[in-house]
Amino acid sequence: MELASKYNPSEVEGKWYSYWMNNGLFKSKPDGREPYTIVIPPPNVTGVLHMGHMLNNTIQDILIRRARMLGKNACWVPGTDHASIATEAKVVNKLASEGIKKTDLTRDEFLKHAWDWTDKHGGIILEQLKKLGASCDWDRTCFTMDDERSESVIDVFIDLFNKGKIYRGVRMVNWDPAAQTALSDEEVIYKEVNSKLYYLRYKVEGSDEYIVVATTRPETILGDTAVCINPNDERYKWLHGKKVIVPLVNRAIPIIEDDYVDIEFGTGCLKVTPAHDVNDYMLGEKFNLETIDIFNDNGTINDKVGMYVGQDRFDVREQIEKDLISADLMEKVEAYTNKVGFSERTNAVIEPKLSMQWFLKMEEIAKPALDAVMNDDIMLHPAKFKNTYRHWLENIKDWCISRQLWWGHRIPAFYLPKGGYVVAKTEEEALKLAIEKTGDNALTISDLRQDEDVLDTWFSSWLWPISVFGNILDKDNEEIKYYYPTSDLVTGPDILFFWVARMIFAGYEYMGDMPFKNVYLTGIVRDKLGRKMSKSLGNSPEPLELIANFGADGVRMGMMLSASAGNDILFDDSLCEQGRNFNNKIWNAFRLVKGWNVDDTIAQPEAAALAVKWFEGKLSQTIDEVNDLFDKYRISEALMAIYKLFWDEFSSWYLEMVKPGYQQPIDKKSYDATLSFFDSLLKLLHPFMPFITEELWQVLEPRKEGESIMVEMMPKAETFDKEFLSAFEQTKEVIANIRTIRLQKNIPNKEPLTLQVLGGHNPQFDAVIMKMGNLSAIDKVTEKDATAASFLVGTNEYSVPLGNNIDVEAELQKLNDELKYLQGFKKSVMGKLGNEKFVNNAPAAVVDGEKKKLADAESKITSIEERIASLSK
RNA sequence: GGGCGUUUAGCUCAGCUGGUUCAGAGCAUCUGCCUUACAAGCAGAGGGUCGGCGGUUCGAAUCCGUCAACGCCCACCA
Repeated sequence: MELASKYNPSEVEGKWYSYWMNNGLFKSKPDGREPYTIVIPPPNVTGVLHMGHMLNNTIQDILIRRARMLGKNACWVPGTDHASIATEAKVVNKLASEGIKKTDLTRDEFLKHAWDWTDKHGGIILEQLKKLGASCDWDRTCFTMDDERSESVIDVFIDLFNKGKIYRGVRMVNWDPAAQTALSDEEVIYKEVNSKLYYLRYKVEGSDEYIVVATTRPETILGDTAVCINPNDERYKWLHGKKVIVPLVNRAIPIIEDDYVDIEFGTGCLKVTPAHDVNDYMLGEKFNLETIDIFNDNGTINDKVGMYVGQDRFDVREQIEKDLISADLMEKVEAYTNKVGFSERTNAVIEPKLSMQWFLKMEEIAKPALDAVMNDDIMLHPAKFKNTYRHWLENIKDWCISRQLWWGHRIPAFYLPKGGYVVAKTEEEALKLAIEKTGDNALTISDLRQDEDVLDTWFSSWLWPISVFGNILDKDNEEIKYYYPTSDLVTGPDILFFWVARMIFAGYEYMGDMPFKNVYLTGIVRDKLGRKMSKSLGNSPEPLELIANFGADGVRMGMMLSASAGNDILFDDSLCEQGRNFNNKIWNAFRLVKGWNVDDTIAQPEAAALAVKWFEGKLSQTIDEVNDLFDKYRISEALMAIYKLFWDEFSSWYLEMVKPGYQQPIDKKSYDATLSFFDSLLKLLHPFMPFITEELWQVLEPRKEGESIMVEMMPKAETFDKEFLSAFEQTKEVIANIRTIRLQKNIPNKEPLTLQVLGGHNPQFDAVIMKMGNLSAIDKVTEKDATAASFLVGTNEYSVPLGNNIDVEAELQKLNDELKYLQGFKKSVMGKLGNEKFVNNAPAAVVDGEKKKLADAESKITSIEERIASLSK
């Protein structure tokens, strides 16, 4: 067969992906086999593929393909997330660019736009995953806002409400003035910023004296309702019971005393703004202070105080600074760095704000989730995340689940005309409950008003490992029974709390069982310089371009080579080059093997027979190693083990050993063994590089339509002779030494040499040494040839006669260096053995080891000394 | 401010319960080769006081203490 010298991925990838799809090879149905299940971390429905997805989904595909080849019923469920706030923001922006304001639309009109957008952009990302080779069961594709998933979300809300775990109340929440919604604590990112610390003068009522209060947010003085001091602060004893005047606002507010205030910090006086600071809110509750909310939902000043009305909070900050200075109420302004909360989605500065929200009580629900991870029922890989996880769960607060958005699952609470509300799945049921509750039979559906808010996105995705298999409350669901709990979850540590922990909560709450057994936490994909990939830096490669350039297999391999669990990967195109090069290596090895002519009349050469026996062992050894590494989720190391097996052991050693002379046929035995090895290697590689392995496996031997490597069984390790393998490693060393001599002495590979051996050389592999070293003979001698280059392997001495080629000076120099090293080594070993404490305390095996070292060193020294003597003649 | 983690070759990392698998791997580098599968390749070579200091021990990359740098998580100091 004629094959190009380079593998061309783009010619084959599409073909095999269609073949797999057409033959239904990704599909899974419950059956008698052991299930192996992964649910995809659903990407944002309108998102596009980035390097993080590439890494994450490559790992999932490797795990799922491997499980399939281990005979399990592998099921990988794909899907997308409606990503409430992110998608709504995109739709709002898109409408704004068309001159449409969200506020001008009704809820239904807006949702129509949002669905149009979703239908248009939704699922692009899933199509992109196909290019990567992802073997998801596409028939199972889910969306967090499709009918089935939505039903589970609403049912769960109602169920938790009825269990008394969901409540509604006014609390200080994180307000995103850009998206104009509340956020959960997890959605706030604190960043250090350079700001200013303003020192303001508060005049004491009925006096010319004033106190100085430090603040980073002077605009909030509009909402000040007290100034707090520490009761033990001697400096301010005189203020007891007095009132002070809020600068500019001219409102008199009380001095309160609480040891919350740090005497050391600032001036020791704290302005209290209960509506706009979490701590101040607590002080306000404690001292029963008035609460003045000064902001509109969009972060502008409202008309409560009648100053700066309608101006943005940051503009007011600048303005108020000027006004304070001109009113001589500003003591000073200092540069200051502090932490400010930003919205994870919109990057707007978070405003603590009092508002009515829905909350889920977390304490009880989180309890089993903590135990499950701490006692390793659920294993985190790497385990270092257990600490972080525990810390979060032990300090968990109630979860704010309502969002003031339209895109999402609308909260199924219905308000009654005369106050109160009911929670129900439909308007009809709500009406029934309302009538029961009020006793008012005249109520109609139009009297009820459904809550305007939607649920936090994570309130739907926390059900994902259950809801993708059917309604979460349907206990008899066959699919859930079969596939749940799922096997492995692969995701980033950044959503350990957002998502992973909450799925565990839901799993125990609704299934009484863990949602998955293992969590593989990937690192973040960074650029070569360790920076996060971002659009603004322009350092993020386009995944589909990478695939076009290097092939999907090359890119997959490039990422996996440097992706140990939990470590960030510093991505660079050159990693994909390595992957692509490996593809070519496999391709060319295949060309070689398929190019051989087989002659079943010729006998198997001895070197080939040895090679076959050796590689059988090596293969089994590596399979054991790979199994072990997969058990530990050390996937990149497993890949490296197979990479070295293929490149070094199979291509560089095995194939060279069985390779017939130019244009000569190969014997049948060696050929069959080689095909069988190739078959095993392709299977081992398949989970990592699905396309090239399928392409080659299909032509390795005749196949029937519908057959595929992806549903073949993974090769199993046989028992192997360890002694034989390690003896072969010595043989490799002998050959390497001969090659080094050739290189150093400029002897062409074609020119045969002879090898002389002294002492305990094992002739077992002589046929191999002859072939690989291109020798004409191996002679056992007792006397060294003075004109030979010599070397030691273990304690065996070898030499290659060179006739006039020998450079006596250089050879002596080399030998003297070696002698010097060995003498030093011997001295240190003798020192150890001369130490009574060592001999008495160390285990016998260690002492014996040292003795053997000494004996070996002595024997080496003797042979080198002899050699020097003979050269010096 | 608290907690966790990392620091080993130029780069990315492996080294489990202290001792022949203890100083390793891949990439990169250097040298020689366009040898008939592969130059996106072959053959060979060089390269590290295991972050610093101190301790425990017969023996420390490995255990303890301490310092430093970096990273992550959490936290209400205006």
